[in-house]
Amino acid sequence: MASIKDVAAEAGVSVATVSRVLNDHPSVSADARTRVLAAVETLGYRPNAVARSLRTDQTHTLGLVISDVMNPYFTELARSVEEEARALGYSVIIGNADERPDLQDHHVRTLLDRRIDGLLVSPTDGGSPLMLDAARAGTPMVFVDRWIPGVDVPVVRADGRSAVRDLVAHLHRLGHRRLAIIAGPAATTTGRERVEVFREALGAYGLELPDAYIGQGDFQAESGRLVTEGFLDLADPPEVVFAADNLMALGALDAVRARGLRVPDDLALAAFDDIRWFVHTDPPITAIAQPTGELGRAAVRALVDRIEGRPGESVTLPARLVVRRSCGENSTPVQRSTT
Amino acid sequence: MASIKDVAAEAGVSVATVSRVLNDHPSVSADARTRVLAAVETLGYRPNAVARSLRTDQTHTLGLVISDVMNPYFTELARSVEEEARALGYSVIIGNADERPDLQDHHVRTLLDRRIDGLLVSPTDGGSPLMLDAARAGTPMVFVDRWIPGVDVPVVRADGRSAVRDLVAHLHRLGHRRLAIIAGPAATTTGRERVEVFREALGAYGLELPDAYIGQGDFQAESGRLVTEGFLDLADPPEVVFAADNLMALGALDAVRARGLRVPDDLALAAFDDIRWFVHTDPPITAIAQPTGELGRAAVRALVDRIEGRPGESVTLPARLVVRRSCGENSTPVQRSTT
DNA sequence: CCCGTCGATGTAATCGATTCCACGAGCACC
DNA sequence: GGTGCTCGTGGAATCGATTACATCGACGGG
Repeated sequence: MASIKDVAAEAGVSVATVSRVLNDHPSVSADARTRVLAAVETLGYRPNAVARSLRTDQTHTLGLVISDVMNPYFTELARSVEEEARALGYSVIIGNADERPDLQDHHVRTLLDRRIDGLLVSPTDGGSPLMLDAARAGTPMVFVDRWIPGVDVPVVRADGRSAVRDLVAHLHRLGHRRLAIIAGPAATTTGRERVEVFREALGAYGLELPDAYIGQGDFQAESGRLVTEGFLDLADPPEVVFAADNLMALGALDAVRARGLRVPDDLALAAFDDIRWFVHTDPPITAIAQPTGELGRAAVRALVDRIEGRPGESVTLPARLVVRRSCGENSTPVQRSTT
Repeated sequence: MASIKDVAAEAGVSVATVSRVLNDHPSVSADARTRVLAAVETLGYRPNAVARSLRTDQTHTLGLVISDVMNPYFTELARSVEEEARALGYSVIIGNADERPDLQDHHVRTLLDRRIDGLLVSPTDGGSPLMLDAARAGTPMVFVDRWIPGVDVPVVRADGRSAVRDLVAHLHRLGHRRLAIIAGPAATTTGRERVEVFREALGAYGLELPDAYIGQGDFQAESGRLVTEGFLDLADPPEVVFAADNLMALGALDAVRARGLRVPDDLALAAFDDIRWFVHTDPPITAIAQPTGELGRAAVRALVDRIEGRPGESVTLPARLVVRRSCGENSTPVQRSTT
């Protein structure tokens, strides 16, 4: 592979001049410039990004450590992150933590070793020393979707409070009174928060959220299945299950189906995170939709702001309720899905 | 960020010795080794992968250029690729081409600029000069899922021939005679091949595949919807639509639903690529399942073989039919889904 | 006792870029 | 005509690692 030296030789100039042409520095003669460009062309030269990064201490690369790529919500997030980053001249390296703190750490470490310019994280846990140290040491960093309290890092996320209130109103209107939730891991903000918001919304209708109706999931489908099995085995099973993410809703669907029961007649179902497939499941699933693409883009903008020395602020965007048929038929739709 | 020099100073040795300890070279005294390791610990030193790559001309990184991350099939592929690569000591940088040749080229270019050790590609088109040149120049490369004919690069893919035969047998047994296909782009091997295989299988039952029953899609949901609309508008519409990938099947579902029709009564549906959601759609969708995880792993192994100087061979694995209810009820299942 | 070998270590070149500094030519101004 | 600028250019240092080569001391064999 041709190097800058080869180009310099071919063009009959020094490497300094070649570098100037490539970085369009003003003081290069028109003659030298054309000769260099010709040499670049004939040699098929492309600058070595590794060498450049070593010298400039910039990689123009962002790291994205995501909880679970197989979760469509995060897939979409990753996609929007890459798009916005590309528009701003950055590449993205994605690390999939698979909801495992050790894998998360592995990815943070290799990304840091590669000297990425900034890190976008959706933390799987409360934060390893590695990550906290990196944040403290000033590595540009932004949390997206989930965050770690007490760490001075901008957070870009959706606020589901009002959408969950709308959901509970919807469920109450349909006559449901025994409402259960499949929660995410307590180590994550979204795992805890969604339970609290749900409990609060229930309170507004004079309803309780008993411990038996709080199932502990891990944001993966299998846990949703198990928790739902547990709910169905209760002496007094819930009428509705609210899954704190889309995969656990899928697991809940599996559990209901395995028993030969029907949604919503035997058990109503709602989920946090809206995804395309929810329109086509049997029945279509009522969900709380996050502005996923907007979150990804805002997170990248905040991170790049930090990297380039600007403030870089937290952003919170509202989620909204999308009513479908999984909680009962006779609803007055709060809002129709347009997808 | 501490460099190897700082460690050397802290430990009271030369940088050479530090480097030897880090790469566990045999001739280092036990004393020096412990002093260096202590220094590494106190400084929190991590070697700079950029500098190391420049010197060794290896990045221990693979590039994966994929047609569309939002397609669950490719998401799963990406995931298995990353897993296997990690097990072999490599990182993966994913580039999402979104079925756009220009984006594909963009990613190939930046990956090459970063001097990745090898490239895994699922080409969106017949191959740009850039990619062909890279292959010819000896960049370790492997095609996965799709490939470019006439290029000397190993191919890792699934063979759907026998599964498609099983599918057609299944459809024929259910009494369907007018079978249509939503094809992928002719610029891709899978786009062309699936049509041919389907036509061949129909031939075995004395059935034809008229041009009117070949819809041109682009592997994205929207095209599946449009093509299906077209089919439904025909004077003599097909009884079955076979979508060449899962997203176009989703689009077909949209089209059927928009007209208030039912699957399979008004139109039967089958798809290439099996995904989790197909179990829960209304109705569950009959599909041809690829051994996706195995493909990803095999592709990585072939690529790493090439990188490390071993042969690196093509692999073809069989796909299999998974019968569900989207083509009709009274089937004798060829194979049950276990998902 | 001397020489060859081996083990531990340091010095310095190297990878491919960027960039500071010096230098010479050309030009304008006084 | 000399002085001082600007402009274009090249030499060389630099980024942080790896590694060939040189060096030096200890040790064993003849």
